[in-house]
Amino acid sequence: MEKIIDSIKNKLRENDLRLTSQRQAILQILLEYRHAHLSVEELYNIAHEHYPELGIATVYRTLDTFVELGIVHKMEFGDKGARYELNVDDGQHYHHHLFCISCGTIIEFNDDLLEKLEERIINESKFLIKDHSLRFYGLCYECQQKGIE
Amino acid sequence: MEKIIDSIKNKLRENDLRLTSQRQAILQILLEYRHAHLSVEELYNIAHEHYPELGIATVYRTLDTFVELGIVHKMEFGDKGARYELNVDDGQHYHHHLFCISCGTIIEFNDDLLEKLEERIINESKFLIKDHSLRFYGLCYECQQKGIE
DNA sequence: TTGGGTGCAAACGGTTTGCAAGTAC
DNA sequence: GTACTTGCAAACCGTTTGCACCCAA
Repeated sequence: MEKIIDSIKNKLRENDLRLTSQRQAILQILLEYRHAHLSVEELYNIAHEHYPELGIATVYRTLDTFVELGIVHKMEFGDKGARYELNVDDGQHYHHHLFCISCGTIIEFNDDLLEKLEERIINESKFLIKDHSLRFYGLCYECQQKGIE
Repeated sequence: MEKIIDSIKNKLRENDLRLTSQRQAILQILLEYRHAHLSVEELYNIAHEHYPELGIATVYRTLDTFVELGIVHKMEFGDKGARYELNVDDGQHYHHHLFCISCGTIIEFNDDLLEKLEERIINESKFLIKDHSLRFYGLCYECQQKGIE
């Protein structure tokens, strides 16, 4: 745990960025809600309880900074707000997501299958892959039980 | 070709929707630019040349309607506008996309690998999959040649 | 001390909506 | 004629930005 915070402090220092109380607070929340895939507004509301002066612009700017540093992963949604999560495992074997279209639950799952596919793409299209995103949309078990279709 | 238009007319009729000149014009453009992955604004600008009175709200509403009918596929982007394309093959073997992060080119590729993965997800998580989205982000061959990293 | 960081409020840009007028059926 | 559609402009909402003040190093 302490390792994560230290490594982040180092990354900030290396980039001439300052460890402000706002950045610490946001980091704290990202650690605490590690599997919650927080939206900006959710994070802002949580932070607000202990840090009422914090502005939402700062949340946006801080998250952008963290994404740039590779500390945080941003998940884009169509027009609805983006969601963020800590980038725990150094970019290796990044997990993917199942999005429940009824209740909004996000379930994580791991997969190695994509590597074969990446090789094929590189060979067939000469496309240089830097990142990928795989999502499945559907209904989580709970919503199915409720009879939602 | 005519088949597509007829099947769409039928779908409209079945749903008590009217075949207005605006819907026809938009359909025409979607057919003509079938592999262009048009944004709303691009489509609106093209339509405007021959149909200056057309409002952008109508473009949005028409595309929504077409998506609902399964005629059109919507690709969401983070905050940047969505893109649309005709849903030619009846939902079978839908192709995926390579997004060039430098020039914005979108390259299509087909894949069947995902079916195995879907099976695994259904077994392991009881999640009912309705749709999926697989994207690779990187550099197309032309941008690599320009020395962009 | 000083340049990066913050809070505020206004601006932005894609998308949606209310409403009166238009038109396919 | 009736209900679905449309055009317009205003509203929306997540996000960004300009600017004066603040504070970490």
